[in-house]
Amino acid sequence: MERTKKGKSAKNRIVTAAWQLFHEKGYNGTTVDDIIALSGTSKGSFYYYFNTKDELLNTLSVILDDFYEELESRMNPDLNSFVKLLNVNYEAHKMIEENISIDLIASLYSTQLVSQGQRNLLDQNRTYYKFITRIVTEGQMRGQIRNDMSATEITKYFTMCERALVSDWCLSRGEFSLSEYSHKCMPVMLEHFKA
Amino acid sequence: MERTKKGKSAKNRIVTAAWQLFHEKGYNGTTVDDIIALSGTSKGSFYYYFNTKDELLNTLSVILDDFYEELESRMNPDLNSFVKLLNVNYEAHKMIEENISIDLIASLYSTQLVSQGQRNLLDQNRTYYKFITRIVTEGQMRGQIRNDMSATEITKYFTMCERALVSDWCLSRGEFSLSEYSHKCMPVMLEHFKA
Amino acid sequence: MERTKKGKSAKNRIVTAAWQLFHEKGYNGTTVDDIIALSGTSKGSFYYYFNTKDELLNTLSVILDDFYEELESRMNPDLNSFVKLLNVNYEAHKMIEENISIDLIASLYSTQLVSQGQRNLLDQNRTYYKFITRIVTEGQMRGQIRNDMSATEITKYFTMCERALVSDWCLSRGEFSLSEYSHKCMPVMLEHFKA
Amino acid sequence: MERTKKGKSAKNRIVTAAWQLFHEKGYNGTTVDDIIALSGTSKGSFYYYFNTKDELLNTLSVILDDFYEELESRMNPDLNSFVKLLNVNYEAHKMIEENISIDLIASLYSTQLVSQGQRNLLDQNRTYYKFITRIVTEGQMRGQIRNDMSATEITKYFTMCERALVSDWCLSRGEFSLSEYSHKCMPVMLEHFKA
DNA sequence: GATGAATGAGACTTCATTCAT
DNA sequence: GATGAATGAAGTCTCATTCAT
Repeated sequence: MERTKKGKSAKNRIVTAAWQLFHEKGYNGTTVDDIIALSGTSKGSFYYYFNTKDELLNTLSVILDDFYEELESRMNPDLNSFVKLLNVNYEAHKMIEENISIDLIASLYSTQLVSQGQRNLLDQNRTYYKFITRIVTEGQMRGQIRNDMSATEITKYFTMCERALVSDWCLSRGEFSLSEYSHKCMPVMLEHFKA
Repeated sequence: MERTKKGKSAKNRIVTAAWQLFHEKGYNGTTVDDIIALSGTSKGSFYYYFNTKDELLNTLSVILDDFYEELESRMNPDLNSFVKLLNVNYEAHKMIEENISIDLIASLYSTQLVSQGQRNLLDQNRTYYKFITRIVTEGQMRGQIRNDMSATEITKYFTMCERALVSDWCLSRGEFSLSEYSHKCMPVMLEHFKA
Repeated sequence: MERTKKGKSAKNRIVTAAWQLFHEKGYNGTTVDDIIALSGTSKGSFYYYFNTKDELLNTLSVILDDFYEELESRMNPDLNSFVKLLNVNYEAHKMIEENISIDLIASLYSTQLVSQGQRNLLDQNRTYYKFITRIVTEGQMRGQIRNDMSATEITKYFTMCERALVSDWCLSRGEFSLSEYSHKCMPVMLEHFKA
Repeated sequence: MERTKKGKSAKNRIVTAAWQLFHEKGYNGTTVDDIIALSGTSKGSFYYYFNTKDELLNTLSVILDDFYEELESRMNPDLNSFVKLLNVNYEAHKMIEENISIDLIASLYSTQLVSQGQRNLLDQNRTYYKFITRIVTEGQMRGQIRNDMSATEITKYFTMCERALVSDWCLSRGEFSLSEYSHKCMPVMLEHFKA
């Protein structure tokens, strides 16, 4: 019992400290030493819980997935599925814009592009992918989304579009509003799939 | 002018050596020491011409722009402008797929996302951007591309789509063919702009 | 204590390698890369143990202090204290002349003059200073050394004289014998303190 | 004619700028680039007039020699020669302490210890050496300074003592007053030579 | 599970100095 | 005499990561 509690608190302390520092100093600006100093743990513990520093960044997808879970629960199920997709995109990008530092997202994308490990951004098992696939399937059954491509394919396309928008937002260093630009572009990008 | 010969040869030797090594060992696998050893120059010279190793990667856009210049010259000017855009995309992505290592493109994107310096990927003065804008403008005048958005906006959108495809190709580590996937997706992504 | 073996061996390997190289190629002729290559360690380790290359040079005082310790043990305690001082000087300068390269001593003095760090040459806690002070105090008690200045002051003066001789020996690039010249000058310089 | 004038002004501008910067930022803190920037000359010119940066530092001895020349002219010739020596020492060290940054003197000594070039500090042709030798010779003839050592030897000894004091002052980073300490020590160091 | 000393790798800096024009 | 682009040589820094205890 005490092992679990202690273990949890150690890992938790690391994650909490890390995210606090990431927000303050950015991902690359935060060193593992900073993290263990603030969390009151040690190098050894850090690498006991995480194989690499990058892995910490991956916990970002957990945060995002929590958001999607919450979003699904408060969404009107009867809404047109195509509109749902646009809504989901808008809400998510608004959240990212408002709550997550652009530097962190940029670091996440940058890291995933060159890392050897798993690439969460494309992990099909994420709540995110399942959520989008559900909407697409539903839309196809309801006749609100085109049927001539598989739900999986459409989901892949949709998520690529979202990554494109986020990626360009990062590249431009936030010179434009992510949610506004998504609001304008997504309908264009998805036009083809409207039934 | 009189110093061009020498100056060029020093900087050129570095760039040439760098790209040779990048192809052999990848970007991260190539050290600055490797580059100066192969080019027969020195750290001093390297950092005299480039502020960081990343800056070398930016010379990739020069290579690409050379390609676009050549592509434009061999393109049939009478082709439908919308089709031209699709062609340009296909040819470029085929070239990237065939001639440039995926690791290099991934490194370029990764670096540009977090670097402090200029971000060539978005530099509107590149031959690439001018070339695309020219086609779009021409298409609008010919009535082959929609008129309700400015040529600049459409170009921005087009290039974002291309980046999206390349980026996802990198993220998936080349599990699919970039040119094939682009061939399939671009018409969908651009559908809205066909007049 | 349990880590002593390993820790010592790493730092020790560096120090040993460094001094071997210093003797072979001189201080300035020895690069940090040479040192880590010979010691089989790394830049990281080097700068983990020493803040700068200069700091290594400071370990010379350890060597000297070892000598003084040994010298004290083999000295006849009943000898007149004033003579003792002259003896210590002569023996030390003979040892320096015979065993330590003039280039190393010159580098040590040169470095200490402009370095920001601690200046071992003047560190009052060195065995050397304590040893000299002991002789002076003893001499004062025995009535062999004048009493009208504190032992500390006399020690300071004595050591300055020694530094002067070594320094001039270095400046003249060993054109004269350090021990011979000291043998001639020290009695003159210390004359005032003979009781 | 214009060549001479221009040449002189170029070299002069370099020297003036250098010393201004040496006082502001210290010798090591001043780069050749700084000097040519302030003097409005060029790298090429700098190395046309000076073989190395160190050579600039040597111009310090010119400044000192000017001082000694001036000092000799305002000294009472009838003064006891032994006292003269003490006076010269005191006046010189007071001047150094008041007008020349300790960092510069330290750099001069440091550089001379390891430089390959000429070592002005020991250059017997300097006004300084000649001046001191003159006083010693005069004192020996007058019976005020001992005769059992050559004037050259005594001069060498005297100058070593002065260097010792300056050197220790630099090593201690000016923790004591150079002129005060010299005032106290020189009589002791020279005691032997008083006739 | 926890620790932190030690390591490895390589980027980057700094400047004095050289040399072709 | 003058210029400054180019060079060479090392020193230094930064960190993520490993491993023996």
